[in-house]
Amino acid sequence: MTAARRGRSVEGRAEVRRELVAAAVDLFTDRGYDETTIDDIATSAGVGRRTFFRYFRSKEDGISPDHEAGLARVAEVFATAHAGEPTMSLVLRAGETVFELYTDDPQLSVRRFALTHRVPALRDRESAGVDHYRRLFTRHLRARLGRADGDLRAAVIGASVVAAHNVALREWLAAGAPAAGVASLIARFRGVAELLPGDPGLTTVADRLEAAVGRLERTATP
Amino acid sequence: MTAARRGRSVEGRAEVRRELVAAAVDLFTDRGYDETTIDDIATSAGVGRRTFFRYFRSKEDGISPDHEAGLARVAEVFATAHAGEPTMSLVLRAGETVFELYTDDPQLSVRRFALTHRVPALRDRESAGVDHYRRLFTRHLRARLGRADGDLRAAVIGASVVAAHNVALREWLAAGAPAAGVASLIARFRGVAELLPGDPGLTTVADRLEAAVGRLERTATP
DNA sequence: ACTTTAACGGCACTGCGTGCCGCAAGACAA
DNA sequence: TTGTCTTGCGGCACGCAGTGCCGTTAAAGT
Repeated sequence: MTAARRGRSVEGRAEVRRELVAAAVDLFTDRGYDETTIDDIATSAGVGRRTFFRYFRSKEDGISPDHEAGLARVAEVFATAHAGEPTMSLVLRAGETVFELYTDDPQLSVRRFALTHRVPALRDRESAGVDHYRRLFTRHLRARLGRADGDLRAAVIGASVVAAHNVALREWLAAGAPAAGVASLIARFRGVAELLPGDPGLTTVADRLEAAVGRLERTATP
Repeated sequence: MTAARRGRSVEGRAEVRRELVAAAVDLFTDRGYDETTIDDIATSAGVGRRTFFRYFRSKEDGISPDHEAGLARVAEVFATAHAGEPTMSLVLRAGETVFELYTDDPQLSVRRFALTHRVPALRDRESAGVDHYRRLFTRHLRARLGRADGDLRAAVIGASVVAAHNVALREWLAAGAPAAGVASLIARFRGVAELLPGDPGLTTVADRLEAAVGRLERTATP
């Protein structure tokens, strides 16, 4: 039995990680978050309690373990962008990259979503995690917005992009995370661009309104 | 000595609360957050450890104890608004109300700000708290935005308002929280209106645009 | 002066998170 | 095969956060 549990080089660490996440989601869903101890999760996954903390920093991390990976993806998009790309296009590309973390395993994402929005501790954890994205976006936006009011503009655009990302993701997950809905998920997210002063050349409110009317007229008359 | 510590009806509960907050801020600043136990805080404030948890829900709450009060203020503004007020004006009024929680004791706010942005645990806690405001704003905005894309618009405007609020507050605190700077603090916050659709000065233009959109949508959808 | 109420301190308990150590298993060399 | 080295795991013990419970005490009410 010890030998069976020790055969990690065959299964690999990633497999143990998945088992722990699955056990955590199952137990949190069935018994409730507060009623589930880390001992329960570890035992259910067939490992020791100490091993859980070798894979996750805390109890909440067992639910959203891909957080750093998402941040790294966004940072990668910003780092590898060529200088000529419009800011809004770059920001949208960075945001869309994060969707893959959820579309990789839609069913698991749906279960995590349900848990995250039911358990206050997980909800607050999620808020803090989302804010890490917001800060990352805002920081890169700030570096690209050299003009006056750059701080305010970067903060507003960064917060808006992250908020739109969550709205789109939430709608998709609430609909059961259908594979056919990924396109509309991304389209919904991109809708944020029309609500923001991110388009270069559109500086005044009057210009934005005029452009909005123009867009609507074009989409209305195909 | 016991009698001295028990004289609570004279000092009042609010006084004990302030002593606990002051002790927590002092100790967190001097020794560090992780190096300070609740026993330390309670002893420094002259009360028992158990009493700390009668005033605050958790260790982090000793730093930002006015959170529920701020949420209640915002909700109150939304609840007592008359129907004719433009949405953006209402949202700005609600946001400005929260500033009072910081302008009441500027020096304490500066110290809390420094701690909040140095200690990761407090930073995440702050993010979760800010998100409570964001959700509250978004919910009320959603109720006032009946048209299409209401979810996305409410999310973007709500997130933007909260983000601008934080930018303004942060600048003011970083400048040492001068009493003379409160006016510019509010003015900075109001700057968000010019970056968003819904500027109260352009209500009639927006209304006309909405009407145009409605006509276009009716003519476009068979 | 007596009873009631409310707040406090102390105690004990659960559970998270961490440091430490011994151990078992695979990798590598002789 | 045999010995050594490295890696990952389990177990143990510890500190501390947070909670339930209870005895006590001071203040309010009668």
